[in-house]
Amino acid sequence: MNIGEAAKASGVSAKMIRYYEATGLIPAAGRTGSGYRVYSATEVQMLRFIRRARDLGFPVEKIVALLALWRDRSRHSADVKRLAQEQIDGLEKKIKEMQAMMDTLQHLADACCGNDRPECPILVDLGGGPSNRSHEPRNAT
Amino acid sequence: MNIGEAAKASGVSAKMIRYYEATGLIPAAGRTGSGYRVYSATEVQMLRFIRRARDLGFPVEKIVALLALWRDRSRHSADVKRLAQEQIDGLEKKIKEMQAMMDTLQHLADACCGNDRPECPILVDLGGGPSNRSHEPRNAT
DNA sequence: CTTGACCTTCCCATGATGGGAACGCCTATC
DNA sequence: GATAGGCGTTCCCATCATGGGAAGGTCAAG
Repeated sequence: MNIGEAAKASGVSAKMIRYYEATGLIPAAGRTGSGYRVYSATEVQMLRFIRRARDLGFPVEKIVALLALWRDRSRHSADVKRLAQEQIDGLEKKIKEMQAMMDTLQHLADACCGNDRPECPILVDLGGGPSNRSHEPRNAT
Repeated sequence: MNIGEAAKASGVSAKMIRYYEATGLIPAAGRTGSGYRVYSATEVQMLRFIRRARDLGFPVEKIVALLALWRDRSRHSADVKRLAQEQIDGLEKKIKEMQAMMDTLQHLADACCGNDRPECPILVDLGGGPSNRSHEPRNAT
């Protein structure tokens, strides 16, 4: 199977397959006499594994560990679960950060008339005072 | 004011201040005879504006527009609000994506014993079939 | 044999940020 | 005035995963 076919079959672009090989995430594929990479069903399955893990937000670095566990028949599922939990925790943290941004922005946008007048609480906040963003009570000086 | 002082006063690192200047986000700062950049309170305020906008997740590209509106006394607040709303929408989209990832992962992690046995539904899912991830009902074959 | 689709490698760009090297400047202390 | 160390300057490199594109080789169908 050529790299293009492997790409279609796995959902990983040919470009990325080469990249994964170059960075050592996957072993170097076999080659035909003329230098074309050749892929077996096993390798396509590995690529699909990677694809799915990426879709769940795992960074490539973590996928190294996941692949190792995948191949290890004497793995402990606890190790897999731990990796998953770390990923969950990371996602949760980022979600919370973005949610906080969104809440602040929504708050500001709600206060903005959004008409043809220049007054705008959004800009006032951005350009404004020390750091008294949003709703937090600040100690009077 | 030196770049270091401006950095402290604005919350933007000296490195980033130079970067913003190089990319044209901010105008080139004045220089002393010996080549040191010099910053006024106005410029520090602009840096703080940028800092805050970044904290709300605005990409630098959007901040260009925000700064332009900030400076434009005949702006329409509707334009500002629109930018904010776009940012809100973008954040919401990313949050939803990450939430979906997290839900899937949580679902899988919940199904994983997390002990010293190798069986692991997380790995089964990643390595598994066509694409029957998560809870969706799939048509029996 | 030609053509077009595919493969190869290599370089560049993204976006925002940090690290570090090599070198110049400024100020306080002796 | 000399010196130290704390700043400043520029330039290059790295991140992280991905895509774009160029230049050139290969393969299969007509």
